[in-house]
Amino acid sequence: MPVTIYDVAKEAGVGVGTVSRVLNNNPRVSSETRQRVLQVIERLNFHPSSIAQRLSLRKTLSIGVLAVYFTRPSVVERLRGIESVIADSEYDLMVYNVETPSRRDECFRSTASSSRVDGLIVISLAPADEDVGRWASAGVPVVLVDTLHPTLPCIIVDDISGGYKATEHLIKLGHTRIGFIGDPIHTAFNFRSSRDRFEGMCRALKDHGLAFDPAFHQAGEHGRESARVLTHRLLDLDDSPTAIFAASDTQAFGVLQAAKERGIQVPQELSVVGYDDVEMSEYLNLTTVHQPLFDSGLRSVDLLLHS
Amino acid sequence: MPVTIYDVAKEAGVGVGTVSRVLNNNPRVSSETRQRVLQVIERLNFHPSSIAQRLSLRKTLSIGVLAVYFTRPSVVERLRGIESVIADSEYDLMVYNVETPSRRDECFRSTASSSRVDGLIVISLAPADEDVGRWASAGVPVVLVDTLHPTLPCIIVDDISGGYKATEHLIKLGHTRIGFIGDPIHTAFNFRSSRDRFEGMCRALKDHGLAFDPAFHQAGEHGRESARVLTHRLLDLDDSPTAIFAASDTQAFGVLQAAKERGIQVPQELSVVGYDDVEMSEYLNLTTVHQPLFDSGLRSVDLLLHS
DNA sequence: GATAAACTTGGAACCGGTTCCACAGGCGTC
DNA sequence: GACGCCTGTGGAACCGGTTCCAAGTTTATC
Repeated sequence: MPVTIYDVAKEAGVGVGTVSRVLNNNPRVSSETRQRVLQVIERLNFHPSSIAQRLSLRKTLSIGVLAVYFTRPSVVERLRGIESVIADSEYDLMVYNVETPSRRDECFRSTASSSRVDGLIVISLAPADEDVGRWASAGVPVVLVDTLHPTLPCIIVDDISGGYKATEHLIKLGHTRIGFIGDPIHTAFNFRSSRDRFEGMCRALKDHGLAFDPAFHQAGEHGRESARVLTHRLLDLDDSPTAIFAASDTQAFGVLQAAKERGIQVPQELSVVGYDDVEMSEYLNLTTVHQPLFDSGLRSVDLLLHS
Repeated sequence: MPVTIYDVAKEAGVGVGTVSRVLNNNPRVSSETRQRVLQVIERLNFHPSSIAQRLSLRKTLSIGVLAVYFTRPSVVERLRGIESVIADSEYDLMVYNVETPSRRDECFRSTASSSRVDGLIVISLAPADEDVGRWASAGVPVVLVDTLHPTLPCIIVDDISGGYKATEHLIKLGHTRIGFIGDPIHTAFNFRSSRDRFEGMCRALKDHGLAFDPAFHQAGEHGRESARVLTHRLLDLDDSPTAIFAASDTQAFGVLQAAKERGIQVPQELSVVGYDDVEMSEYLNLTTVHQPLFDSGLRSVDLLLHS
């Protein structure tokens, strides 16, 4: 049986209100009484029940993070940014990992029931209007990271412009036949980053008067192995590309692997550009588009807490 | 003002006890009453306050995970194992990331205050007897992963035997001059894995009648860059090693990088063995010691919940 | 038809905090 | 000495569930 505030009050010969005031540094307690209460707290090794506080304050004192595939390097880095802010706050961090649409829906729903989280950060998952409505009526503030919704605060980086820059880089190197490796157009989670990066690529090509061969667009399940296979498909083409833009570093690694398997020198015979700037890219001398991942995590919490 | 169980009771013309019984699928409710209550719940869009439940049940319904450097690939993989079990349970997952000793102590302390978590998984951090005592007196069950304590359930893989096997592999390839790259002997968190792997290496050498040159032991801050520098130091030696065992894959990548910088072919001129079998190892053709990381996460939750 | 047993149900007490209200006592003012 | 103000304090009410006990109703048993 744990020590409660009533035990402390009785032992110190004061009322529970006074003990509560001492706990919360309320100045309306004489320093003499405060000392006595503090001594009893110390002696009984009293710790206030955080659950009881939450009920009484009507706050859960926790922030939820809903992430897809939270083991992906880019997500991990965002999580780290989020955690670093929450660690310094009074909040706890609850993590929900999503790998299937049904799990996503379950998480969307459960975080909207009252008193689960005081705020929610959703990474890379696009909520439906219905979900947004539920959060709104439950009074749960939500911040989106790497997704958009017209009525919610969002933190995104401009993937179109990122794709544009990556492509422009390749064009300036003299390439005219540039391949693309990305996620499927329609994924279970309707990810937009790969699509937008491709969109940026198309705009860059157009702006530089280059045509895009549809056969140069290869999409498949996100991952290194899939990208490796797709790269072979690209390189098997008659007029195969001399440069490849991959929608993520992970996929770019697959491109590098395929090139190695064919004995193709990178970058002498094939230029490769990735996206995300994950830690391993530098190691592999991969040209890549940097994203402020850690920072996006930081800012999402700021947005949630100070608005 | 959210809908409470009292609102539902009044609206359905029953007592709160009955509503509670309906919510908890207690069979002692007539199916007629149950129907009526369920309809009201639906109509009012009632969701029971999870905080109030927790207070009443005297359970926090959450499991804490305390991890050092939770962005390291090996830790992420363990986290994924943990999350996969918790997602299917009634519990929430709270993550605490530790990057400094003071943060560690704060986390150790706060998780021991009553009513923060129903159970705790500690990854790679060695708690002091004092911490263990606090958890015990607070009644918080704790499972250790990748650390040891005599009075707590622990999930570890035998790093000594892993180091032994890695070294034996190199010896069988004909190597006699084998270098080691690992973490400092004394780290802020007193990690043992690197030490144990080195210990296994020494035993293997001894068992095969090989001497170990102390200069072949290079230790430095965990990370690729540091390992790269240390490798150059090893290869600068007069009788430099023909094989290197790195205490982690991350460090092995640093070894590979240094070799490349010197134009040394791996594995023709230098054999390298890593540890962890992280995803990138396969890609880089790195020989490595596999650890059941995901599985260790799984099992830690099992141990926590079913014992 | 009386009694026991089984089934439903209402509601008070409880979980352990916070907060508001009432009140006591000390002090200054006229 | 009456009045008002300020400080410090106790304790009831509340947050929103669960659970236990008592009581009412129905069914079974003889």
